[in-house]
Amino acid sequence: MQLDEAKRRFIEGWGTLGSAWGVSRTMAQVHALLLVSPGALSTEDIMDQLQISRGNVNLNVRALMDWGIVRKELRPGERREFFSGEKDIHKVATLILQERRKRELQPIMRVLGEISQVEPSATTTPEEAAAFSHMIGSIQNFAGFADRAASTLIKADENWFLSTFMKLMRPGP
Amino acid sequence: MQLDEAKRRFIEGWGTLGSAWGVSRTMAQVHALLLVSPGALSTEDIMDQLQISRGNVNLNVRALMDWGIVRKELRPGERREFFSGEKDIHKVATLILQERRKRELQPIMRVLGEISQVEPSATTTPEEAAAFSHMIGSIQNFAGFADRAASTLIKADENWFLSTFMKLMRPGP
DNA sequence: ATAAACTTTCATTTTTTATTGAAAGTTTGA
DNA sequence: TCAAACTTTCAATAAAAAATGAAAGTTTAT
Repeated sequence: MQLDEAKRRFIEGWGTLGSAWGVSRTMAQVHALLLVSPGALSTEDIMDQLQISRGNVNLNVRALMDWGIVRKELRPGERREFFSGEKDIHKVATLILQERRKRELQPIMRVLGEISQVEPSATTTPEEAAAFSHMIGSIQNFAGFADRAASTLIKADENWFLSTFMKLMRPGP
Repeated sequence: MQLDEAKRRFIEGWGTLGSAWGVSRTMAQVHALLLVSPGALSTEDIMDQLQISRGNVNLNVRALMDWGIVRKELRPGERREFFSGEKDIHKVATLILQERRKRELQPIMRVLGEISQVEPSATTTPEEAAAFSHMIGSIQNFAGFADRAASTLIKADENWFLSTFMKLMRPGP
């Protein structure tokens, strides 16, 4: 397969994966394009390559910068801005994990905390209330586990991540 | 807070979380409703409680059964079907992990495998090809790690999961 | 201060995804 | 076999999300 064809397929596949994870297809495609482009790209480069409008590029590039996985690059003597993707996949994964933890795990944990204390009432048997509290409690436990796991991964450096963790994970003899 | 209000808030929160993870809001809400309902519910029960149509309930309940986190229950002497949610959160997490691994991780790994061999060509420098291959290779490594981690979690029993893994994950002194 | 070269915003349009509801299909009991 | 009681399907509709593009806003060089 030729390089251009391979890049095209990667961008398409990454876009599809993104939609399954609650990221817009275009945002994932812009990210993929920046991942496989050795240098930084201008807004126009991205418009041309993905065939999307200027506003759309601007929106998605800024979202990617919010996530911390794309950086703005300024070149001396050039007025326009260039964008480059973080190429270290471990960093990319870490930054995405961090962002999702903040945006999704924390809000649901807040809700769980708020609803975990149910008052007795005339229309509710103690058994119903207990079953509910038990369910919420086990979701909180699980979410707490996921949160600790995520924090640890975020803090872990790459060597620990690759050596210790992968050995642990590989099914033993 | 009273039980009904707490359930309502849980269903709403779970629905919001679902949309961030590529699951439709309604599917997540049906799941949440079944999680916090002690007994099994009929199609009509779900229609009433979530104010959605019969076809919509049918569609989402069948999707949840595909994921393995909702079961059909038949009662002797009753013609209609009842549905109940898997209450063990560890099992729910495991089943979801398994399903997403199958639906999302495996397709992208297939694409990565297909594009990892780029041919030399007139319009491509060896450096460009090498940079691309390196990027794809590190994504493959990472995806392989994620896949092994997911398989291990899926196979692990709850005790291992809770004791060994949580100890490992808790930030040490 | 001005104009050129860009970036950003946002009301509108397009596309995609989810929902409805009525009709068709299925199962069960008499 | 019929009809009642359900479930499933699917074409039409509605709702939500994403994309456009033109106008407004910035920055920089002269």
